[in-house]
Amino acid sequence: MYRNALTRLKALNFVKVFSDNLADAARVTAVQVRKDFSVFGISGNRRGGYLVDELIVQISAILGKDKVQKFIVIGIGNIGKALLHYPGFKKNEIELVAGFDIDASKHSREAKVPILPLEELSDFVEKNEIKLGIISVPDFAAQEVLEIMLRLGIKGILNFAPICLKEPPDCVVRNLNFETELENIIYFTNFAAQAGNK
Amino acid sequence: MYRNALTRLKALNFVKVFSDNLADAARVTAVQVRKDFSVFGISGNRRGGYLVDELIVQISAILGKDKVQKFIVIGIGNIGKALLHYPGFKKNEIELVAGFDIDASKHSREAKVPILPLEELSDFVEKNEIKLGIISVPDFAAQEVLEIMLRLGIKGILNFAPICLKEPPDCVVRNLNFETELENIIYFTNFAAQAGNK
DNA sequence: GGTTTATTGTGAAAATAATCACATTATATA
DNA sequence: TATATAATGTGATTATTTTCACAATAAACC
Repeated sequence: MYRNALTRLKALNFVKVFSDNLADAARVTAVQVRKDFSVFGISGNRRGGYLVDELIVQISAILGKDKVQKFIVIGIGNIGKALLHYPGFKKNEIELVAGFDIDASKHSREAKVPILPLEELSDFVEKNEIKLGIISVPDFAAQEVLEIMLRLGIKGILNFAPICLKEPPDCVVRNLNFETELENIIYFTNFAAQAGNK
Repeated sequence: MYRNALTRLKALNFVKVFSDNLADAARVTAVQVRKDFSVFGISGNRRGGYLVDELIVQISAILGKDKVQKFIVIGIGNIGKALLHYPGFKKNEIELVAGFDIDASKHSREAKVPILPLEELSDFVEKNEIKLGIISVPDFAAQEVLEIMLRLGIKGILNFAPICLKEPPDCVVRNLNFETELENIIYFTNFAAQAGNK
């Protein structure tokens, strides 16, 4: 989030930035920003804040921006499709290199990002040394897809299927569930807000 | 997440469930489950665990499932479109009732979920008493859209624009950023995992 | 060049969250 | 009916996270 804010500030020709600015941009406190930076050994200048360019470089390194990070997408439904067309990834060194689906009507080998049959997953992952993937299949298929991906040596997965996948050893799995997100909004809007909490 | 797991278990004809089961399903500990429940005054039976049906009712109440929760979607790009077609909401008492976009080519008044020009937002929100919304516009438009929504009395917002919106008083805003999610995976896969942490 | 000022960086303190340990109790069993 | 067992529920403890308080210091100003 800091990096995101920083690129935005850079576009506005900012040269220096203070923890206070980043705090605003990332909805945290200024001390939080500095503590976070100190964890990664990032330091600024006592009175001059931080140099935007330098900060971007340092945070980029932490986030693996030194090379393009290739993801595959399993399941080309609504979400899978939207992700493949999402414009924000390319400029951030994230590339969705292929989609996979069991439904033949969705295959298109010639598309800019090809959509391939699931049978080719294994070969593709091996040839292209894919380590990262996105699961966007229906809930009932998610666990099986996860296991296939693990067998192929995938090391990091973002799961959009509305089921909480268990994190296996040797692989990072992060679950993202739209319903849960909306329910969170609903809860805090209808109830917690009334009670005066945040 | 508990509710999600519970409906799944109910479909499998489970009548009782133990904190241990829910812990597995939600990737937390059994004590965590019980502590969470105790916050909301949900109690089970000291040897028989919890009754699935009862639990679903109780958690549903917390999540506002007693009535359909109506959302509008501002910005019908990749994500907006995907959300409108997302099948999981209806059965969970969440309804996306309309989309809005400035681009006339996207309007379609007759669609199952109509997509309307932004000029009609104000009327629509008032007539239909909308309190919840989703922002899925490009980053540069997000802040303005937020302010429009606030003026119309929207009380809860899920923001997909890749910019961290500041939470105003009287309105819950939750930011969801796909890039950040993927960067999280990248970080924990490439670096933290190596270092042996989790 | 000296003084003021604004900012960083960080130990210490406070707040929050997770885990432990175990008393309690409903069910199953003999 | 008595006993053993397997679960919940929670106070106490531990761990983690956030905030506070302030020393250190670089820049700005006189």
